[in-house]
Amino acid sequence: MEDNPMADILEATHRALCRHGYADLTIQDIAAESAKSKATIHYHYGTKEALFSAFLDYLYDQYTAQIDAASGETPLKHLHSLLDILLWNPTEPAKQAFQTAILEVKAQAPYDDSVQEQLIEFDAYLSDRLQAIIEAGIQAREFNDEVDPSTAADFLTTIIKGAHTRQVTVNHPPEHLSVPMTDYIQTYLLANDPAEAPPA
Amino acid sequence: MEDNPMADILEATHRALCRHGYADLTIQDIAAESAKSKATIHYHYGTKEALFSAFLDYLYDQYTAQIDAASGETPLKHLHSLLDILLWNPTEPAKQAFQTAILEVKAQAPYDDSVQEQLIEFDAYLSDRLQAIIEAGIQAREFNDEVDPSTAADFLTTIIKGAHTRQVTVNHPPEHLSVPMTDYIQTYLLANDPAEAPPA
DNA sequence: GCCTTTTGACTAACTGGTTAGTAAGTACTG
DNA sequence: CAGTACTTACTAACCAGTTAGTCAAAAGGC
Repeated sequence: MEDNPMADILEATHRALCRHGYADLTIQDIAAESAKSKATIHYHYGTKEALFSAFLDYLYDQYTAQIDAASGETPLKHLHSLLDILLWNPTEPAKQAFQTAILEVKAQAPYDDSVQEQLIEFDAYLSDRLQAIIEAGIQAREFNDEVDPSTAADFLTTIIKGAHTRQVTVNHPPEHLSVPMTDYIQTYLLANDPAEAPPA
Repeated sequence: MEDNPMADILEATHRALCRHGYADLTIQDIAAESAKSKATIHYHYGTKEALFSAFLDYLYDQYTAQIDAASGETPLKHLHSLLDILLWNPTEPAKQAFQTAILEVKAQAPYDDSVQEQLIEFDAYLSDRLQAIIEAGIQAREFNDEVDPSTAADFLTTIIKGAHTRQVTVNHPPEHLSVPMTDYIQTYLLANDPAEAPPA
C-alpha cells in the first residue's frame, strides 16, 4: 500500500492475527491479508519466527506509546487515566480479538525464549510507569509516603493482567474492577487525612 | 494400567499436556503416554475435541477438590489457606508446566464455546468459594461488614488469575503478591478496631 | 462363536519453507 | 544516451513433514 512492503506485512500480520488468532495464524493468512504471495512474506522476513519477533517489536512501540498517552494534572488523575486506557478501553469487540491473540502469545512464552524476553519488556514497561506515577504522587504529598512504590506498582500490574485474562477466558467485564480498584487507590495510595476509609 | 482405559487416557492426557503444551498436543503424544495406539484413543473418545472436553471435566473435579481442601479455624485462616494452595503452592516446576498449558487453554476459550463454558465454571467455583469465606467472616464479625462479599471475591479472583498469568508469561514469582495481598486483607477485609492501617 | 478392544496401515488436508524464474527500476559505463 | 549489470519485489509450483481421523483385520475375554 504505502510503498513499504515490510511495514505493510506487519500491518497485515496484525489484521490476520485478530482474524485467525495466534494458534491458527499461517503465513498464508498474512499473505492473503497483505495481498501478497506467501513466498513474498518469506522473502522479506525469512522465517515465521523472525517475522513474529519483528511484529512484537512493532507492537511494543504501539504499547509504550499508548501508555505514554496517559496523562493528568495530578498523579492520581494520571493513574486513573492510565487505568482507563488499559482496562475500560479494550472493551470494544474490535480490540477484544486482539486481547485474545495476545493472551495466546503470552501462553507461548515459556516455549520460546525470544518471545518471553520481549513480553518481559512489555510487563516491565507498564510496571515501571506505574511505579513512576506512584513515586510522583508521594513526592507531591498526594499519595501516602508509607507505600512502597515498587510493591504497589507490581500489585497494580498483576490486577490489570488478571482483568485482561479473565476478560478473554470467561468474558468477565473489566468494569467489575472499577469499584474495588478505586477503593484500593483511595484507601492505600492516597495520603489519607485519617477521616474515613470506605471499603468495597 | 488400572483396567480402566478411559481413565488411563485422561491421565495420559494430563502427562502429555504438561510435556508438550496444549498447542503442540497431538493424539499421538497422548497415545505414547498411555502405551496405547492412536486408533485406540479415537476408539474410546471419538474426536480430539471430545477427549479434551472430557479431560476438562476431569480437571474440574480435581480443581474443586483442591479448593475444598483449604481449611482454617477462622474465616481469615481459611482464606489464607486457600491463597496458599492457589498462589504459593504452584511454584514447583512440576506444576509450572501445567499452569502454562492451562493458560494456553484459557487463550483458546474465545474460539471454542464448549471450552469457554467449562472454564467459566472453574472461574465461578473459585469466586463463589471466596465469597462464601468472606460472608462467613462477616457473620463471625471477623471481617468488616461494610465489605460487599461479591465485589471483594471478584477482586481477589482477578488478582489470583493475574498472578498465574504473570508467572507463566514473564516468570514473575507469585511471592511478590504476599505483602500487598496481606495488607489488602488486613486493611479492607478485617474488622479493624480502628487502631493502625499499615500500607505496603 | 460373539462382542469388545486394540492395532497397523492408510488418507486427505494443511503447513513452513525452497526454488527457479519474471518484471521493473536503478546505477554504471563507454 | 544506449546498453549492461545489478537489485528489489514478487510469484507459481513444489517439497517434506505433520496431523486428525478412518478402516479392515487381528486379539482377547466370556
